[in-house]
Amino acid sequence: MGRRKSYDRAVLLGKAMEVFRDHGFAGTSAEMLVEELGVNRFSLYAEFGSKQGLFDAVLQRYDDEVVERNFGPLEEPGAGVDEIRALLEFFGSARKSPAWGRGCLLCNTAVEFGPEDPSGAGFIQRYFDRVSASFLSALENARNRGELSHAVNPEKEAGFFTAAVLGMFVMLRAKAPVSVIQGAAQVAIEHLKAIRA
Amino acid sequence: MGRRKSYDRAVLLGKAMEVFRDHGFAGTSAEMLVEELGVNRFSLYAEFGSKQGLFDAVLQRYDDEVVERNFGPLEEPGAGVDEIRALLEFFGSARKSPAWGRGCLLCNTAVEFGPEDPSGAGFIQRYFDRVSASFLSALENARNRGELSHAVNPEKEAGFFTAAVLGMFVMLRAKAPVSVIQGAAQVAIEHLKAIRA
DNA sequence: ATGATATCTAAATAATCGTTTAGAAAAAAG
DNA sequence: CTTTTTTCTAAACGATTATTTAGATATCAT
Repeated sequence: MGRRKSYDRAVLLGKAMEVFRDHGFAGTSAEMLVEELGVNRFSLYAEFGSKQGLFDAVLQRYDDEVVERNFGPLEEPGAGVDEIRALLEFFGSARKSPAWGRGCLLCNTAVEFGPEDPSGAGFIQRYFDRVSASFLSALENARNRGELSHAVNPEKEAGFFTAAVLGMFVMLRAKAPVSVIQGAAQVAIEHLKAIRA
Repeated sequence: MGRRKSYDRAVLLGKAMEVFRDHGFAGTSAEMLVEELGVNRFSLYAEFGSKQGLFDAVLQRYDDEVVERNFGPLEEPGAGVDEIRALLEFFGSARKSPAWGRGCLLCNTAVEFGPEDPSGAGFIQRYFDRVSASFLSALENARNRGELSHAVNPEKEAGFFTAAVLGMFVMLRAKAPVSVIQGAAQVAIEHLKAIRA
């Protein structure tokens, strides 16, 4: 069987997630990864193939873990207005949010690479699709339960909440004034009340 | 007096603005700048001192030119709801927007560097301040003219529109589905109608 | 035309980039 | 224990990074 690994893949991915989230893909060097993950270069490349390979694995894990935790509740069959409000309150907590100074890894990556998709895995497109679809799902549930005004268009509202959350990610990332972030969240929640039946 | 410069500083800044906007600071190399600006390394460093110096000059120009063009109208004494709607419609045009595939340089930079301010010039903080303040100015004008419902809080609304616009910048940058971008803009405009007196 | 001054070209700088290689160390299988 | 397999350490790889230097070239003032 040979020598045992002195590292745990899952632990490595977790640490790499933090580093990439803080410094971006281009801003993270192999040197930094070796330092922060506490693993040798050889093992890093044996395990993930390349910096890009590690990054792809990190994006996948971020989607499975963080995006799932944040937007998964909206995708539940029973989700509705309450779940959307909880999400907005969560990110609206500004300094108390885990995204304070970090933002969202997938949002950051979308901005860093723009229209180019370096990995070809389509993480970014799926990210926008998932976020807007999760809002749409919760809104359509609410509408079917008669909780939403007939005048509202769920598709457009989903796009709207997607933009609101992405904008909050940007402000959280750069530590914009807390009052601005909180104002954004509060008005978005008020809008949520305003479209009720 | 010596030999004349074969380049125009303003032209160089304009081209550098495009390159940095497309590829970010870390993603732009001196090689790319020499290539795209059509100027030699020596002159580039003689004129701007360093890559960071050029970037700072570019950010300043972007603020003076692009941010001024987009948000300047909101800062006018006569500005109000109409100017906000025009701005939202402009960025909501998605594929037809000049930000399609590019986003906003200052928004991109805010995400790339996060809470760190490499230049120390505070461009990012001033950016958030200016954008939210421009919305606030237009909203307060409208309120003073009695165009806004008494229930609305201009400060919070300003934070909200700031987030909405930043979110649209992110989606424009990464070429998110057009329907999502347009939905965001349309609902934001509907919200604008909803808070009228 | 001459001398001074400034910008040009083009090569080279040291440092860092992502990645690989050679050999030592460790642990399983026989 | 010996062999085999795997990971480890540590050095090195070529390429690219941002920046600088030396010398040729051009334009001014005289």
